[in-house]
Parts: sequence; C-alpha cells; structure tokens
Amino acid sequence: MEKQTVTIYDVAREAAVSMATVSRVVNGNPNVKPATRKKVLAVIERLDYRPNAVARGLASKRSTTVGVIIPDVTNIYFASLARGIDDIAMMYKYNIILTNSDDAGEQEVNVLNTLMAKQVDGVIFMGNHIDDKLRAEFKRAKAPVVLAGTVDPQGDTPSVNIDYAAAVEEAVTNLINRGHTKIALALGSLSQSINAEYRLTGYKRALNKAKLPYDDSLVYEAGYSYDAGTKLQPVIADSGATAVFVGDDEMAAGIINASVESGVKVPDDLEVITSNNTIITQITRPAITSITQPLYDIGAVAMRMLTKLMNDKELDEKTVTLPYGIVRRDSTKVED
Amino acid sequence: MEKQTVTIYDVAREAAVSMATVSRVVNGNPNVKPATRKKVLAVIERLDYRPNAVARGLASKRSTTVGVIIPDVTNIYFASLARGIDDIAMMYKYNIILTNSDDAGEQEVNVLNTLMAKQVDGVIFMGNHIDDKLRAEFKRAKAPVVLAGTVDPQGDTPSVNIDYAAAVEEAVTNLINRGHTKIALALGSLSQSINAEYRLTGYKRALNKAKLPYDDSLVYEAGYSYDAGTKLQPVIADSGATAVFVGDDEMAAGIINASVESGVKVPDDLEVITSNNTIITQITRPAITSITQPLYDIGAVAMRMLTKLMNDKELDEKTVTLPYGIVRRDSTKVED
DNA sequence: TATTTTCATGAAAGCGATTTCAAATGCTTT
DNA sequence: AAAGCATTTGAAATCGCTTTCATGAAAATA
Repeated sequence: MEKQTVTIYDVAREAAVSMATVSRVVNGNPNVKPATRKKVLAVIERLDYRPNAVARGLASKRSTTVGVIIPDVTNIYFASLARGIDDIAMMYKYNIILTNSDDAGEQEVNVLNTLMAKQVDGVIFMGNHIDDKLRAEFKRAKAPVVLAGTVDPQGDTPSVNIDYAAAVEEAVTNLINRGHTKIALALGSLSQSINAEYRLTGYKRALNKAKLPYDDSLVYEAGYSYDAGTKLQPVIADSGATAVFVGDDEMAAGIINASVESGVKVPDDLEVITSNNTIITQITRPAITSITQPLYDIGAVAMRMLTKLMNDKELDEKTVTLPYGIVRRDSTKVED
Repeated sequence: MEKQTVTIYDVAREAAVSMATVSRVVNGNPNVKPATRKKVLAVIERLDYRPNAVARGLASKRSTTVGVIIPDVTNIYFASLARGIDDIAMMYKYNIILTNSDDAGEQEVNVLNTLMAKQVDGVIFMGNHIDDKLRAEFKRAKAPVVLAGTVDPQGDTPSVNIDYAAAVEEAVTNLINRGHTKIALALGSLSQSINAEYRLTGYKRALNKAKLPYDDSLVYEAGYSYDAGTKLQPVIADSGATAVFVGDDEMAAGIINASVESGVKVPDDLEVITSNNTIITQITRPAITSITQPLYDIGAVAMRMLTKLMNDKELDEKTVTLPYGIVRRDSTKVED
C-alpha cells in the first residue's frame, strides 16, 4: 500500500510544460510568464504535489538543514539556546537536526560526522569543552560551524557568548564590596574551559583588584546537580566562607536548601549568587541572586551568523559577546 | 574554495571495481569477496570517503531521519521525552529533525508537511491537543506517526502514555482518604484533552467513588506557569479547598510559595500533589508530592514503536500505557 | 521593416548513491 | 574434462529535482 507520490514530472506532464518550468514556479523564479505560473500552480494544487526535499538537496547541493549538537536537551540552559536557534532557523526556512552529545568528545566527533554525511549546510555546536580533535573536525568540515554559549579560548571558530569572566568578576566584586573576604567558588569540572579559563579568571581578577588573597581551597569542583549542591554545602560551611558564587542553578538550589536546613542563614551567614537565572532561582526560598544571560538570543544570534556563513557572506565580527546582567534576589544582602 | 568532495565513483575508480561493489562494502552486503572488501576499504580510508546521505536517501527512498514535533524544547517535560527519543533513534542509526510547534495547530500542520517534504521515514508527535485537521494530516502522511506523551481519545494513531486518569484518580483518592472533602483541581486549558478528558475524568471518578459531590467551582483553568500558580493560590485559599491536585510542577511551586508566604501552611492547611516530578518538586519547601512518570521511557518506547512501523512490522499493541507512580514528599501529610 | 534585446521555455546533463539483472568467475561433482 | 551451481562482479537504469545552455517568441530599437 505504498502511497503514490507525485513528482515534478507528473506536474510537468499535466500542465503541458517542462520540468524546468515547474521547478521555476516552485522556487519562485521570476522568469515565468504569469499565465504559465498560474496554470502550473493549478496543477500543483490539483495533484497535491509536494517537492521532494531530498532530491532537491541532491541536485542543488543544499539541504536547507542545519545540524545542532547539544550536550543534553533536558538541560534547560542549552534547551533555551536551542529554542532560539530553531526559531531563527525556521524563519530562514532551515530545519534542525538535533543530536545529544553528552559532552563526550568521541560522541561529539561522531555526531559531527553523521551530520556532515547528511549534508547539513551548517552546524551549531554547544558544549562545555573544545579540544584539538574537535577543532580539527570543525576545520575539516565542509560546512560552517558556529559555537553557541560555548567558548573556545583558542577560537577561530565563530561564536556567541556573554563575557563570563566579566560577569563573575562583577558578581564577586559585589560580594567583596559587601565586606566578604572569604568567598567560595563552586563550579563543575575545571577541565571545562568555561570554568577554568573564564569563571575562575573572573573570580581571581575580582580578588586581585581588591587585594584579597586567592585561596585554592575555596574553589570547589563538584558536579552540576542539586545533589552535588547539598553535598557541597557542609564543606563550604566548614571552610568559613561567607559567600559563594555558583556555576549552576540546580547546584545553587542544593546549597541553599542544605544551608537553610542545617541552620546556616542565607543571606546572613552565606550569600549565594548563581549563574543561569533559570526558573529555579525564583522557586527556592530565599530566591537566588543570579547572573542573567540572554539565552534565547545567544542561540538566535548564532543561527543568524550561521545563515550568513552559509550564504558566503562576511561576518561583521567573528566573536559576538552579548550583554549579561545581574538580578538581585534574596540570597544576597541589599547593596549599601 | 569549495572543498573537494569524494564520491563513490572516485572510490570505485581508485579501487578498480564498480560503484556497485563499493556500495556493497559500504552497506555491509555480504556478497563481496573478502579480498575485494579489504581493497575497497583501504581506498575508502585513503580518500577519506564519506557516503552522501542525501544521495543515498534519494536512491533508496529512506532518509534514516525521523521528524520530532515538540511544543517547546524548553519545556522539561517534553524535553525529557525528546531525550528518550533521540537516544533510541541514535541506537537505530536514525537522526532527528526537531521542530517546535508551540502547540499551535496551524504550525503543527506546517511543520508536519515540511517534515514529509524532507522525506522523514517517520514522525513522533508530542502535543497537548489533537484535532481533526491534524488527524487528517497524519492519515495523509506517507510515513508512520507515533504519539509520545500525547493522548488522542479518538486515537487510531499509535501512542505511548501513562494512564493519566488513573493517576489523578489515585492521587485524589489519597487525598480523600485523608479526610479532605473540598479538593481543588488546578489545570491548564480544558481545551486540551489530557485535561478535559483524562485528568478531569480521574478527578471525578475519585469523587464519585467516595460519593463526594463534584463542584465545578473547584476546577481551575489557569496557565501552566509559576506565576499562574502564585496568582491562583489566593483563589484556591478563598474557595475553602484543603487540598489541590495540580497539573504542572511550576504551577504547583507557585501555589506552594504563595501559600507559605501568605501564611497558609502546606500541608497542614493545604495539601498539594503535582503531576510531573521534575527537579522543581525537590527544590520547593516543602518539597512536592508528585505523580511520577517514566518520561524518558515514554519517548524511548515511542521511538521503538516507530522503528517497527518504519520497517513494516506489526505493533504488538497500538496504545502502550506505561506505569506511573506517586512519590510522597512534604506537601502532603503522612498516610495513616 | 529590419535588427537587437529581452523574456520565456524546454532539452538534457548532472547530483551521488542504490539496485536489478546478467555476465563472469570459481568450485564441486561427475 | 565437462557440466552445474554458487559466488562475485559490473553495467546501466533510476531516484526527483536543479541548472545550464540553446532556442524561439516577443518587445524594443533603429
């Protein structure tokens, strides 16, 4: 019971024109006499003809499809970027092939290769770390790649981000200005350059500016999860830190809840600032002060850049840095 | 600077065999002499040949791509399903074209059509409501469609779900057993059949069984958001309800926080049960008792069904119902 | 009216694979 | 050594569209 499929040839025959002409009307080519166009359109309507995008892709060498590599769709941070990407892609008539990489290097390379095999016109890559292997693949790929919410310190790959270092620096400086001298930094893996080379840098810069000593033992490398947060909290409490900057909202929620439950008052005994301003920051009590990032826009801008590259246009700037903000909630004291 | 692309023809020439033979080794066809295979493989390696999936798709009429229609990737509920879908898809060597529909009927139809144009081998549909228009499109599509976490009361479309009605019935019955007689029901739009035809039904069944009267004014149709929850809370408080079943976790969080802040004690003055067991249910204080659903599995099973359909196999059952559970947290009192 | 230009159209050559069918090769078996 | 069978291979058609190039028709210019 294979469903009959109508091809451009059928339309051409019924409309008594050539396939070329049908192709022209389908693609909005202006070199078609209005009367002819109308006739063809009528046949298309009548036969319910839908162009086969695969055949078109083969013939034109453009698939109007872009690959999106994401660590994990269930991660709200990356999902938000993905939403921005998809909206803009749709606006430009591109479709998205979405694949989860779990942040695993090997998987990222595999996925990139299957995407290239599918002849995607471009790729948006999101991930926490970019190594040489990956860079080499990007270079080898015959479609442009743009990084979204993903830093590559060594980057010649176009990318869209906020200035993570500056954001952390500002947040930590705020803390310092309120008199804190022992400020903890709770991150995910330091093997990820966003942590090792940006957040940590911002943290150090803030300390430096204030002439505060950098203390290694106040930097925690835990997982990014609620449970990691609850487990880390007593450690932070023991360290004598009176404030903490956290790299992930769920983790921050874990720290907050564990603090409250163990009698550590937030923000009186411990001020907390987190990074991603997800809904979680509004739900905890106290609600969490956070860096704000234009997540949707990061994705959207990345996709816009990619469309330019896919059309062989020049990029105004290879690395775009979007503005961040800091929204004060109840996990920090009021500024003097 | 178009990058050179090596085709099956190049490989054939270099290996001094025909394209057919190369095709055979690439596709693991056993009818190739080991020596030949080895020779071809060597050339493939040397030239770094990657088969063009688009050409293959055209010739074989299978794209090894499936379309996934999702209301919104940033919705953790659907994103979880999507993760299950993608993992299984990858296992079976399929790729996912992911598109957001915003639950808008028109957009859903559009998206389905572009997916069909891209010659996807199958489609997984997630959404909150299925109308006749959509059903007609499903029928018209020449690729199989499976619903994931999406009910169609009128369904001849294969689907994977939990028994929403039974879950709500059980949750509400628990509440009733603890002596509540005025139980509110906070849902999203009643135009969505999951609410109107399943959750509401379960709610009524529970009341019925307990010979409690059904009171229209205890059923609230609000949006599914944190803010909707905070706004709804005073209304619920005024109604005199002593317990509430909520259709969405963020909304439940809003109700909980607003209650606590207005002096309504949870669970003493108001017991709350929610639906999706997302991380949010662990983060609020009190944490929220919830129905648990195997979200990942719903997606995974749906994708498994789809692979069967795409290979013209029979389905054991057209409608699969996965088990749900209820996890007690602190927003409900302890069972006697 | 004759000559250019411009416009509209069609023929046919790809795009890079799969797949069918027939031919060639290699082994067994008499 | 001949016949028969199974195994390997290749030639060529095909998938459904885009795109180039040539051509005829129509419009503009001289």
